Amino acid sequence: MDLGERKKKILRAVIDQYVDTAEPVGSKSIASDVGLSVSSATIRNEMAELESMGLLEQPHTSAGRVPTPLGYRVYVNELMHQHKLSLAETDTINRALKSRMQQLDQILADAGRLTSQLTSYPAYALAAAAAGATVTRFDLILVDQNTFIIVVMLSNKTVKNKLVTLPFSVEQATLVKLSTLFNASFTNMPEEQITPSLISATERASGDTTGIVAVIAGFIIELLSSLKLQQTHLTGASNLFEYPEYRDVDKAQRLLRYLSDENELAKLPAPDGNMKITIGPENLAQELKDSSVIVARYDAGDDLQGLIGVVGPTRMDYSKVAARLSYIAQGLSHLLAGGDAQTALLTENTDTSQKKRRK
Amino acid sequence: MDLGERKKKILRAVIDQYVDTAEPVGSKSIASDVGLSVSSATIRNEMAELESMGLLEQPHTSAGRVPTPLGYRVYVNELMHQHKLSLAETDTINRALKSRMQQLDQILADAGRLTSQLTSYPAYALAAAAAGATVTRFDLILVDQNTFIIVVMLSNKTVKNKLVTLPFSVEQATLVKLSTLFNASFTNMPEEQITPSLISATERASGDTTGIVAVIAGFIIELLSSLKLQQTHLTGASNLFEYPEYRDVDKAQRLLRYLSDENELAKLPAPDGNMKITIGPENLAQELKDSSVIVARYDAGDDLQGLIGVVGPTRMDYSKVAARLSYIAQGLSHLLAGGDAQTALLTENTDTSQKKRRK
DNA sequence: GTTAGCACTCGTGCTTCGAGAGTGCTAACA
DNA sequence: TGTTAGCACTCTCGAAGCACGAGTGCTAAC
Repeated sequence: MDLGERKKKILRAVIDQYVDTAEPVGSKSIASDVGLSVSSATIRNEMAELESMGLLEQPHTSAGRVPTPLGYRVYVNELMHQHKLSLAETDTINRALKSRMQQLDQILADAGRLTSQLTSYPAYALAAAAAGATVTRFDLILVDQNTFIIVVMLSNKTVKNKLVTLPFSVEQATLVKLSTLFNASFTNMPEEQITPSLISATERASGDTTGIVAVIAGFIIELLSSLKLQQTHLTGASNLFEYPEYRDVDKAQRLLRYLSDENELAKLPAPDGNMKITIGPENLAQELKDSSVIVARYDAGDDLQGLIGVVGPTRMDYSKVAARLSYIAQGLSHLLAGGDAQTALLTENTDTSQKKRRK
Repeated sequence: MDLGERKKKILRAVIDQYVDTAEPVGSKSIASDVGLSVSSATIRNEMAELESMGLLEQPHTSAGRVPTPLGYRVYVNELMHQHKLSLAETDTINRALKSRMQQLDQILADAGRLTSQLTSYPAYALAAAAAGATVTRFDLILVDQNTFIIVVMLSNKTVKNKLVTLPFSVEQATLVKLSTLFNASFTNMPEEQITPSLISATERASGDTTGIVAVIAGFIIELLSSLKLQQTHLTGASNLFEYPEYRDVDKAQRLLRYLSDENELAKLPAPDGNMKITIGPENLAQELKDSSVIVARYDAGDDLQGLIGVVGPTRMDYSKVAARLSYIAQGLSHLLAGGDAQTALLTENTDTSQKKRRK
């Protein structure tokens, strides 16, 4: 988009102000903005041109101008200042991320909550395992006469377990035998290769008639298939109502309902690189046609890949949200890679050169 | 509350109709209701009395009547028909509950979703461990030179694990020694007795200078304290907007925000028996003063106790919601006790005598 | 104790109207 | 040629006024 310097300034001013106030912005208030020492009439002329270029529009003949999706797009691609996170902000994020490093789903929920708090938009977090996790190791622990624990280590370095109670008693020796057998036949084996025939072969090899082998194999299958399932978390949905564009209950409800659907969330646009901004009608889903989505990718270790995103009105503070989201995503990646969030992030942050920005 | 038979009929009719339409109900429409062959004027007189008793009220001088919270209370306590679940309904519930029996939090989320779907109100599910869980058994599994798995079994029969990678190598023999030591000193020990001095005593006893003992002990402490944390799930929040009483965005937002706060959810009224209905102003929280909460208890095994609840306007179909909630809670209890949801529930259901109810 | 009739009240939806904000256009100016 | 001041015009928004209808309370008759 080839814009004169003044047009750029005006477009930016319009968007900045509109993001702030949600009111159409008139030529006068732009004219009084420092940095532009021309009269409102001049601004009007420029704005009329910006409108004919499709970057601004008027809600009605005698109102101020409002950015179009295309206007936002130009802003995001060319005009957006790098928003600089304050020390207080990075501090909050670091502390929140550091405070607990627990189960993946817990981390996800926390990250979502954090993002939502920091952006005041609803946030979603999503983790999906790349298919193809396998069992790498296998142990059976005898607890008492008829109880034992299955402990399974997976190729993505997570460990899962299950407590099994049998209606009959087992011997330590049986378990040792079985665990050797399973380590031999079931490790490094993708789910689709664990067939009924493999299971019955194992049953024969072990001489098992009690069904233990089937129980254990069932657990493994369930485990591997549940890993393919993605987990999603939506937080801060009620933030939506902060924004006048969702004061219309029906609209808000439609969007909320859409966002509550895990399957839909999973279909939201994913970034090719680290971050993707999808503005209004660029969204495929009808429910999002006048909302924007900003989503960042984080790396959750070997076979896991995650997205963390924010949904809001097209009138969104793209620069601020993008900055925070990217910072959080980086933090998550480091955290899940087993690093220390705080130090990792502080380093990341300080060596990223960023321009100072007002407000 | 001592009401004449006709007053009861009228109160019930008013509530039933108001629940249906959300419009103040006038004497005329009650009069045309079958079962009462009196004129609207008579109904008016009765309604005036019900109003002076505090069971009904008029939004304004010349509108129909609306039940007061006290009116609902009388209805719930004395007048409510037992709602009979249709076979289709029990079937849906059974299938949904049966379909997957996974992790507790997964079950919770599913149960919440199911409840919300079946009642069309937002639902929450909550599980809290009674304090005082202890470790009952302890194992260490060597994976490779500097990696091992901690497997811990708890007094509530759940098993937890953690993969530990060390910056140095360990011997199988060391692990065996450590696990004996931990089994001796840390089992059956409530969290508050696991003191730094116990840990350092164990460190001395094992001759450990590497810090492994501290790592393991840290895991145990984290585990026990995380168990005390309750888990909550809120689902179907967007259902709220189905109801005209939440068309006011501010009101809806306040309530949604309140419900999204896990800490607040945990503070919601819990039943003494199996179910509790809290109507409008009976709620302590300001945000719930004009909403009602129906909550049922389910039993999640040894040390675990759960609640599943529904939040909606005071104009709520108490009888229907109560019936479904109670059925789901029973199903959950059976499921978590390891039973088969379907058979258990079908039995439960058929031997509960219930009156048939219209609509 | 019940019913019919009637005057009365009050919320709802509609229309009207004026204020205010912001524009486009024209004409003057540098 | 670009900028500015001025002005008529347009459109939204909120307030005020009004008619309608639903539902009541009361009274008098049954």
